[in-house]
Amino acid sequence: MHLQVERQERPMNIREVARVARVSTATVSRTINGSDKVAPETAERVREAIHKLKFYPNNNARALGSGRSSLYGLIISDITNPFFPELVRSFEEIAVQYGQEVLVANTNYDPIRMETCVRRMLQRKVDGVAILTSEMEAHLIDEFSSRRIPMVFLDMGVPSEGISNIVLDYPAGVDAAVQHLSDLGHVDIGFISGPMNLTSARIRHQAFLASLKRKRIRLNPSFVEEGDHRMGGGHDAMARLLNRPVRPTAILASNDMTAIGAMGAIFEQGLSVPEDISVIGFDDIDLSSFTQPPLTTIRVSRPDIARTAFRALYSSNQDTPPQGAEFTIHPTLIERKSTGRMIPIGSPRRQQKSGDAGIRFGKAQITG
Amino acid sequence: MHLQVERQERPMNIREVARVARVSTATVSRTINGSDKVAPETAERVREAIHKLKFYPNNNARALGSGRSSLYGLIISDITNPFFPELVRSFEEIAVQYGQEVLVANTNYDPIRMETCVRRMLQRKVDGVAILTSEMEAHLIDEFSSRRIPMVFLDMGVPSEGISNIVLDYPAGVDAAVQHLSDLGHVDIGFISGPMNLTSARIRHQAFLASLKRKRIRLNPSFVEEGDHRMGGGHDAMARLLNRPVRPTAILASNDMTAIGAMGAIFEQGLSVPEDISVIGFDDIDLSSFTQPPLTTIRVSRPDIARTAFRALYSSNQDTPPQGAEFTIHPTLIERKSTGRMIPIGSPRRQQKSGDAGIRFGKAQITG
DNA sequence: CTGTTAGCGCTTTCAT
DNA sequence: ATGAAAGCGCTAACAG
Repeated sequence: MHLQVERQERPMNIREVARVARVSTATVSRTINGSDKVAPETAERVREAIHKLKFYPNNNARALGSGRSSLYGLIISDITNPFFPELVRSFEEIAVQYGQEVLVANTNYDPIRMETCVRRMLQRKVDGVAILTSEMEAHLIDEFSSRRIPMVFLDMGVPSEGISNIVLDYPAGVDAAVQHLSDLGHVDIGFISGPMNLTSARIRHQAFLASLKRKRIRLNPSFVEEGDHRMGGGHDAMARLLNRPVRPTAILASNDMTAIGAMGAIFEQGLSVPEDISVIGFDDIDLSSFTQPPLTTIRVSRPDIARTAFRALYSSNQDTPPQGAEFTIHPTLIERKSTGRMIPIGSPRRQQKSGDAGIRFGKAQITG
Repeated sequence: MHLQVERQERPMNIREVARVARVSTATVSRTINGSDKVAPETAERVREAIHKLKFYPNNNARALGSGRSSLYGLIISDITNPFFPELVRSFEEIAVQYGQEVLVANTNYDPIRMETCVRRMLQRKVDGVAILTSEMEAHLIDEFSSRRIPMVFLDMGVPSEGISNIVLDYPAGVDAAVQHLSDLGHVDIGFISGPMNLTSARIRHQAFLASLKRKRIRLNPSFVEEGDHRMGGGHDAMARLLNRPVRPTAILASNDMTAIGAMGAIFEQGLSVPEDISVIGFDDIDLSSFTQPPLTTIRVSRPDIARTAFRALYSSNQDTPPQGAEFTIHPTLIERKSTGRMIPIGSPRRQQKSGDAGIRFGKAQITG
């Protein structure tokens, strides 16, 4: 029974294509892989057969047979932070250009999940992995290096064989921001860090301290608070800062999400940005140009990072031997509307363009 | 030379594990797959060997041998729209719980890229695919159905064998929003749609029109503008609306990004939300509770969608035969601060909690 | 409960 | 330029 169905069930594979094109499977394989050792005429016949049969090569078999998976891993820590989707998109775009694929994994800042992610990468036999999480236990790194899988990190460790590193020039970026604030007359500059257990957060924090020192601006330690690189953390950290008897007149945040959360807290207290407090973010996510006011921030180009990361991995696989290298990305200050001239307390607070700060938001009915 | 290195180069595979554990490869395989037909003692020996050798099964070989890839595809249209990352995360979370993996593909609203994505899915032999893009050409659907790959769509087409559909109960969601505005006294209600070439956008638009009709609220056609489901589009659409001689007093947007963009445009004109115009979004992305003012919106639960989608696919693979089904997700109105009582033109505009609308933002120095 | 073995679909020598 | 055939690492009958 079901004779016809059984006929259709004929397995669709390279052999079937070979049969239809009346060549061997080797020739089909060569054609698919664009080998130049196939007669144009033959190749054409093969392509026709492929098209006619709607044949797609089985990537699993391909990977198994060749040892190369054409898959590149991308490990990120929080897909919910807009910084990363923009990065993922760029990475994917460039990978596709090179005929490679991307396996994205999200650790959610969780070391356990990180292990799972690494295993996934290993099991799928990725040809390289971009680890953009800034946190990774050494033994996991070994899993890759012992298998000769190229890696690229963001601001982590030293390049070595098969390990590349992308470093962000924080000093330059932060200096520009601090200089900008300084030019506007600010001296009471605060900082909302990321979670201090993250290396990346610590690096940004250090860069801030170093910059103040370079500019000879005194740091009031009580102007530094810890956030979590999310809006909630920025909000709460700012709220704590605002509860202090002495407040900073300008705030640099460890990333834009933090800055946006901080602005929310400022508004809730009936204060306004930048009239009462100037705010600078870090990253320049798409969103930042749409906040109210648009956020002044230090742009870190995701396309640049993605491109650099992918190329580092891809070229590691072409080169012999796989050389690790170090690449530098230069952040740039994007001036928008969340920073303004420092206005001494007691002076008439309203600038020409400023609103009636203090009564705009419901929670705190503080007026001037 | 390098004799020791060469020794390490011994291929790492199931056979090696078998050798170390002194069993057959079949037993190793059974142990890995948790078959109950292995003596506990033997299994233990195998596990030890696996651990000692740091062995990870090759997923490509696994997929090839078994015919199941344990991979589920997730096709989305814009990873840059916060709605999707939150969805991706939920989908991934539940997939991991079931021991399955996720292959994410981003079409960027581009039909060409959609083809690429489909091919990737096919080539990787996904066990099922969730298509959450609301646009898909029939012939691409065929590619999956002809291969008996279960699909699940969001608001698209009819369920049939192997095809499930998740429908959002728009009428209920939109009705709640319109009722809310109506209760606040609004009758001049506008709408900013998504790109009208997208089915999902059209559905939302239709739901809006239908809801007004049900509530017997007259629609002013000039109160409807088209956006692009991104902030930029929402901003521009709102700007156009504001240029009209007669303006709506409340706006419903096709998604939150649009609503946020729209609020930006409102602020730029020196107007304020909700005092001058009330705004309601759609989706309830994380961001929406942090905007200024926090956005009233119609929540569409991403975890619900993700869970439903994954289960539909997964069960399709367990069940015999693969049944398609229809699932309904109920949106709910989340009231925040971007909606307020309608205030007739000419009446004193300031509510107790309202700020001095009109001078807060620089571009337009309009004062009351 | 365990081992043997024949594939899965493709790549890649090695011949021709 | 093309074909034959030996794997790649694993699974899944089938035997025992």
